[in-house]
Amino acid sequence: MRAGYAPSRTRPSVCAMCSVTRQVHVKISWQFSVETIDHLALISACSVLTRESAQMSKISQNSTPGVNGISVIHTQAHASGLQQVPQLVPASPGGGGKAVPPSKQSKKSSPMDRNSDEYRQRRERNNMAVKKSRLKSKQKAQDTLQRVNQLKEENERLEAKIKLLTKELSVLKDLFLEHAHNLADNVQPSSTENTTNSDNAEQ
Amino acid sequence: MRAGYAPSRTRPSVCAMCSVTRQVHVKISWQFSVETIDHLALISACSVLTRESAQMSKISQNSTPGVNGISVIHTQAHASGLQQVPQLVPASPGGGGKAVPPSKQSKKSSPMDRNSDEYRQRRERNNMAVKKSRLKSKQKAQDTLQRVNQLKEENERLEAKIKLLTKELSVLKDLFLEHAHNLADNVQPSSTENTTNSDNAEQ
DNA sequence: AGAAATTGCGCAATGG
DNA sequence: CCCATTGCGCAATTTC
Repeated sequence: MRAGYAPSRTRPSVCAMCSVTRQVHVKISWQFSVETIDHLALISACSVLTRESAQMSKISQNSTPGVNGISVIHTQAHASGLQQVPQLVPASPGGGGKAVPPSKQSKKSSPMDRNSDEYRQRRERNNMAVKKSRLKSKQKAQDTLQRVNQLKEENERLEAKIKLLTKELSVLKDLFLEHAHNLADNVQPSSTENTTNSDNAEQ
Repeated sequence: MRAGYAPSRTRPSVCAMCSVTRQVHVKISWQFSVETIDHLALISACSVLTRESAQMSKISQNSTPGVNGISVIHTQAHASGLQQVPQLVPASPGGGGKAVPPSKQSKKSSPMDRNSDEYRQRRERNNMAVKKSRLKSKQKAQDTLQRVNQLKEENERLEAKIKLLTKELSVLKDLFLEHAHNLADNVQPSSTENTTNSDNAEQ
């Protein structure tokens, strides 16, 4: 009870392969490439393939790049080593002419003294956020780079496999050809260790 | 005159395929996978494959990630729209206590007045450089992302191809099996439209 | 409304 | 010395 393999019409007399090769040998220029195989009578022996092969022909659909979740590491060391910068407080701590154009400086009431506790806190928090964000960004870039290498390796693997499979198919093709030749020579399978020269069968 | 295909020892009597299947049919559990094929007598018919197959087994070598040259587009629009920033010149244009530690301020002579023409020029140039550099960086990142998608598509293509090839090999395997069965049944190729039941041959 | 996240930008230190 | 790169802080915007 072999599973798949189209059990339809099992001629008890001749095996599928023999019949196929018999048909094919007529035109020796047997192209056994991926694209031709499903056009050969050979395939008719396995109806399943036909459909799958057709399906295979249109898989060029790619969406959802697949963003990978990145867990940013919080370097939450409270120790904020901030002491190098000259504290460049622009100017006018209180007076606030502030070159900024005619923007309404009424944010709550005052131009938000750059000394105000609240301001400093906001700044600090933003600084942290910025640092965090940048770290994350960097991480992401790195991951992407890694992904590239990963995919490149995968690609090479697949290509090697394809090469191998192709080679195997080629070998089988040759076997089939030879079989076809032989069947052509001994039209009737006589068991005698014959003498029919197989050399001139080339043509 | 077929080119390749190991011309060594062409037994004129039986074709390679038949002899192979004859050998193989003994153990019906014929694994025709990529890895087993080259261990089968089948392969002995084509000595070439053996070597190539072996080679194939060790292609896990990856170097030179292939950095792709990126031509940064110089957005050299001279128009530098710099006018929003409040020009926040830190403080003390000339005095300059400057919180910076005891760094010797003797760079040429003066603490490099932030007004000095030369200073401003340097700053401007640096700003340009920074902008350029960042643009470049962004470009690179984008390219990398693109490369990922590219590779992903390539991968899918290759996988589809592998699937197809595998399917084809599977079909051929079945054909071979059937052939083997038939050869087993009619031990002597009698052309009679036999009655030998091929069903109990399953085991 | 508001806090965090992102982004553009300039400064300074540093690498080449 | 110049340009390129990088870390950092500020402020405007965006996102949630």
